[in-house]
Amino acid sequence: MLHSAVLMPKPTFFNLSEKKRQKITDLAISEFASADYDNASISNIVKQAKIAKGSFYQYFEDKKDLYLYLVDSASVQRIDFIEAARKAEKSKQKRDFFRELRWRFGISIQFSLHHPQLTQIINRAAYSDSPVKKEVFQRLQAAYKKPIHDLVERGIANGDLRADLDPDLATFMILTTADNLRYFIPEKLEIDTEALTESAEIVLDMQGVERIFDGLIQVLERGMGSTTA
Amino acid sequence: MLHSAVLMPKPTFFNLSEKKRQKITDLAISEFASADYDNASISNIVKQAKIAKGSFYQYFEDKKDLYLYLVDSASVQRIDFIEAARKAEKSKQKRDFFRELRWRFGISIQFSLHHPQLTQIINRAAYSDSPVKKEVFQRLQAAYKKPIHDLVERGIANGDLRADLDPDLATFMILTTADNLRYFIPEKLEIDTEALTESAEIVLDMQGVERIFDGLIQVLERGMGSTTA
DNA sequence: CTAGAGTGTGACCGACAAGTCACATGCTGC
DNA sequence: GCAGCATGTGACTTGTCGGTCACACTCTAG
Repeated sequence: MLHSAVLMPKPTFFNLSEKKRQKITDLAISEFASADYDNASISNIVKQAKIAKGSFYQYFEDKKDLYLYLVDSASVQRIDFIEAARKAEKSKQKRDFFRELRWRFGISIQFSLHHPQLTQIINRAAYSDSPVKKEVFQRLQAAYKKPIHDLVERGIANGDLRADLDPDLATFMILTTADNLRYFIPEKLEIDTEALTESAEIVLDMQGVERIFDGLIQVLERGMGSTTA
Repeated sequence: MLHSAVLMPKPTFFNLSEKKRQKITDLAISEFASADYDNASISNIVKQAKIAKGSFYQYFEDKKDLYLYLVDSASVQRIDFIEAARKAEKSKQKRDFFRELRWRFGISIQFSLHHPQLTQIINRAAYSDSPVKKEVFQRLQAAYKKPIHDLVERGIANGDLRADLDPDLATFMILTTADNLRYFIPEKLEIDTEALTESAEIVLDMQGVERIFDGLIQVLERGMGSTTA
């Protein structure tokens, strides 16, 4: 995803002062987080950013260019966030498959609480229509899927998971469930969905979330775990 | 969902000859199946149907009106399809929870193969942006969720499912997994996704599908099933 | 034959979008 | 001070949309 793509905008964009560039980026994120590709409006972004339409097109080739930049950048930030969290961990002890999985669920939630708009962009990218939907979907899908798939393979290899488990199927179930937790958690904990996508500061009933994770991991562990363990 | 809503269009629409009404409906379905709410174009529908723009607005209040009609009608057709399949069954013997679940997975696939456009509309309705997204999402969600939730409750009551299982969580996992099978199956069986949403006649590797169901049900059964059974 | 309700029509309107371009401004090296 | 390049500008073009409306047609009741 990242390697070749990360800086799609024109060089002029990166010549801008940090402040101006950040302002434009922030407003663009906000726009694409609150509306899907078609409804997000360049006109609106430039109005808010108080720059001329023409200037915008000095920075970006076109709407797609900006969009891909935002999706990539959101995706990279997510990966960095997870990396950072992993490095920040004290205990070096390895977790077994399901403890590791649980940890990842937790981190995902953390990211979406800290960066609701980036999360929104990523979520939209995968499902809402856009001229580049297919490509973006596959990129994101691969980026999300690979780590889990690897984890599953390792889990099978080291006996945490049943040997006869289909790794593709297991990966699918885990990813799908994790991804849709964003609908289930607010519903179960009776939280206003609107608020989650806007404010950066949400107090979540962490105990409630933990309980959901417990239930989830329990089902997955019984369902996929090796019986000898 | 159905009760009050099913016939949103104006009476004039139902005064139309069966043929004309069907033509308009079919073209509208096709339009809203191939584009999301915003990109679906009334202008395009009337052009294809060879009726005047003004005529369209004699039949429907506005774009939302048509859209809600289509979503409702797709939803009703899905329910009818399942009902019909159930009635067509010879054996009256009751299935246990997981056999019942498996049967429902199968029927869902059948419906999406027989009515790819209706399926597309329903899928879009739940996730893509529209002025009535929230309402539609909740309606559909409820319509899908309730039957499964009931099934789960019964499963727990009769001992097919663990007594300590959270019914909401179980329902969520089942629904989410079932819903996303539409991504997994084509990927796993290496089928062109495009084709699935267009043609009505697709030959699916049913053995492959059965194998996926087997794996899925196995995980769910071990994960949620009562250990005594 | 005619009055008038119901139906059909498509040019038209206002809104808004993405993207362009001729021109203005600022900035640097000479 | 000035040539010339990079950057900034916003009115403008082109396109599409949802929705309207003054008018035409049709068909039935009297």
